[in-house]
Amino acid sequence: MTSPQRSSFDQRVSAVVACIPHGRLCTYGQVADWIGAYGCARQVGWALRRLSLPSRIPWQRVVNAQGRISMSLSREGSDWMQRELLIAEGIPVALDGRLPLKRFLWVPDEGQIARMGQLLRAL
DNA sequence: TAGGTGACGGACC
DNA sequence: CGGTCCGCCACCT
Repeated sequence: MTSPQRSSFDQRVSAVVACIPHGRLCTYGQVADWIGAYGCARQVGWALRRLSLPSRIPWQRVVNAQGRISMSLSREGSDWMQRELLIAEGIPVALDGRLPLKRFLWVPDEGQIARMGQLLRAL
């Protein structure tokens, strides 16, 4: 069953991920920080895993801090789907999932951080 | 209940 | 670079 706690966490993740600009990337760790869950990058991955695809949430813009799409058989193809979506946004992704994270990493300025804060408080 | 597994990340070698 | 270890914590046997 879905606990209210998990549901809230998922909503927070979706709210901030929705703020990532087209053609930009961020990491699971960044998302965790933004929702006030420092160190909980792993749970962010679980939250995105729960999204029903296709989704209006730009989940494909979240990659790991090593600069690669997390490839895993358990994702049943969503990893390859992520690769296609990112390529469609102009981000080159190698077959093994490697991508130029440095060049496309989104580092929100204070205004954008504040904006995300507002969205979170509105939940 | 206990133990194994991950869409993680950082430290180390 | 790559590989290993460990802390983390929700999930799933």
